[in-house]
Amino acid sequence: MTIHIYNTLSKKKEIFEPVNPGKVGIYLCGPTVYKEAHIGHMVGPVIFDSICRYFRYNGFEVTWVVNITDVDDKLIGQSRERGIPMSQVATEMTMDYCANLLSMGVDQITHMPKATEHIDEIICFIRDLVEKGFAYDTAGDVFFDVGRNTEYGKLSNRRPDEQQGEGGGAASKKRAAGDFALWKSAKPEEPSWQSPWGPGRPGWHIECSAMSHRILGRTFDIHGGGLDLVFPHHENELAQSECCHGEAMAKYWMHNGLMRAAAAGKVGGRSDRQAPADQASEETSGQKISRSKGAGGLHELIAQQGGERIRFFLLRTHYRSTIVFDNEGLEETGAALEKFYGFFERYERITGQRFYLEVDGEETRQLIRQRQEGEIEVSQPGLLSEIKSLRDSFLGKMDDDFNSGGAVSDLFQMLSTLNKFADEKHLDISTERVDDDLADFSRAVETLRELSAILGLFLKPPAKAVAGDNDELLDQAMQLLIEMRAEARKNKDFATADRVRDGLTAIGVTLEDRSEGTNWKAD
RNA sequence: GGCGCCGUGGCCAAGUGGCUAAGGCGGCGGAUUGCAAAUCCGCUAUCCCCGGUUCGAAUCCGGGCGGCGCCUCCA
Repeated sequence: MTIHIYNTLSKKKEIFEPVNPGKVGIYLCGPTVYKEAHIGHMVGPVIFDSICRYFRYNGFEVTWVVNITDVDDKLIGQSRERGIPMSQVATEMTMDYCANLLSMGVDQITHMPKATEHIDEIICFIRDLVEKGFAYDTAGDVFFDVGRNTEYGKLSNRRPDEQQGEGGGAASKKRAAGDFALWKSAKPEEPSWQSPWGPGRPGWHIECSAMSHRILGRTFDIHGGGLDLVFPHHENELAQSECCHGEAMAKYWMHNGLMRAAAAGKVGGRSDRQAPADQASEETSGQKISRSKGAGGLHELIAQQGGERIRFFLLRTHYRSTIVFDNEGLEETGAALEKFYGFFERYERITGQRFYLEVDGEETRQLIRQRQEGEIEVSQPGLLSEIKSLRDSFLGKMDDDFNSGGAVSDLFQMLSTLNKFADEKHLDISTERVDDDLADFSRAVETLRELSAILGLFLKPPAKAVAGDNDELLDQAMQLLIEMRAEARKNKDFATADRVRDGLTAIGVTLEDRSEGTNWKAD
């Protein structure tokens, strides 16, 4: 059981060896909280949430940091536009972001530091860099001197002198076009903090260097983020931290693929300012999703589709590849998920046990079982040996750079195996089933639960779209209908029986006649 | 222009040197059912093209075609 990780720095898969035995420190670049999040912002958190669960499952003590950038130009812009303080914009959007994370089942994060709460550390960090000669100040602005860093460009594989110039006003103060701001002097009426270089605010990259250092130390295990952050953000962080400390910032750099929209408008808002609808959809099809292009509506999307569906959708593709987002794909995922939900209901009917653990947050963390505890002892071929080999396959795929997409297929195979077993052994019929089979079945389901929990799936019952799941009155009415229909069927009055069922189908209620009675569900 | 990624069945998607190329969605056929639903079984792939390396390539190398990302804010 060795975990391999694809490292952007070396461009290879490497064997994971923690900096400190038994511990893992992860820093994931979080959002700039100036606007509501869009679906693309969820890719990293969801995959890292599963990675985090997987490390914990393997016995590691994990510290997972996701930072909140709550000061920058865009926040200042929003604050002006809306006529409220920047801190209020940040607070609102941070709460929004966290709510989205929770509804996607992302609850493994241990720290969410804010840039504005670490100004002192940031200033110290910059002062250090200036003293060591890696940074210079020009009338209130402090820049990192890329030319002094011989290794600059090693993460994104580019040389500073080959870059196209940045241009722009601030560039004139820089010694070289590739130099970037560590500290920006305050313009009138901008939020600012006192510093040795005068009032101002931190540049974009420095907060991550300062906060990761503060929480995770000089060299930590994994630094993650979207592929679009490799340059300049991570390259600059790396340069700052390694120049300041003289040692590696992170051992493994992981970058998730970006999400693209299948067509204009579908993601929620790529507005039709591009004129003819057909044209626009042709032209923007396959474009990267981003807030500057108007993507949004994550709340609506989650409300509509359910967080688990979106999470599952994201995990079915390898984290490093591009995911094309469209509603059809999501609907398909929904159909696939239904197979699981249907089986869990079957499990509950058969065993009388609740499938869902119904816990979240801290409790989930306590509940993550250890890899060794889940080992299955088998002496002969049969259900458990099949489940065991599927489990081995699942874990093998997760060990190989967190191949959740491949791992999910083992979950599906496990599902088929279990359904087949229940069919063959007549587990649905209480008078025909055998205790030994039931015991094996339960043991096997336990494994399915163990593995799906690694992916953060099936911890809670799916949210029903139709209110009334808990509506006693509705349930009683349904029972009455079902009883009357049962009587009709008994009397071979199928016309009446079908009238009831078809009528219910028409209003979105499905009846399922089973060996031990009929049950219903609303879609 | 510089750096990089991708192209697997109708659609989505694992696999990156060697058993009959996972899995999902959809479709078709069958078992089951009074008929359905659910479930199970079966069927549905010249792995973009050309050339090379190799006993053997979807997988490695070269060339082409097509799609995309970064180089400016971006998860």
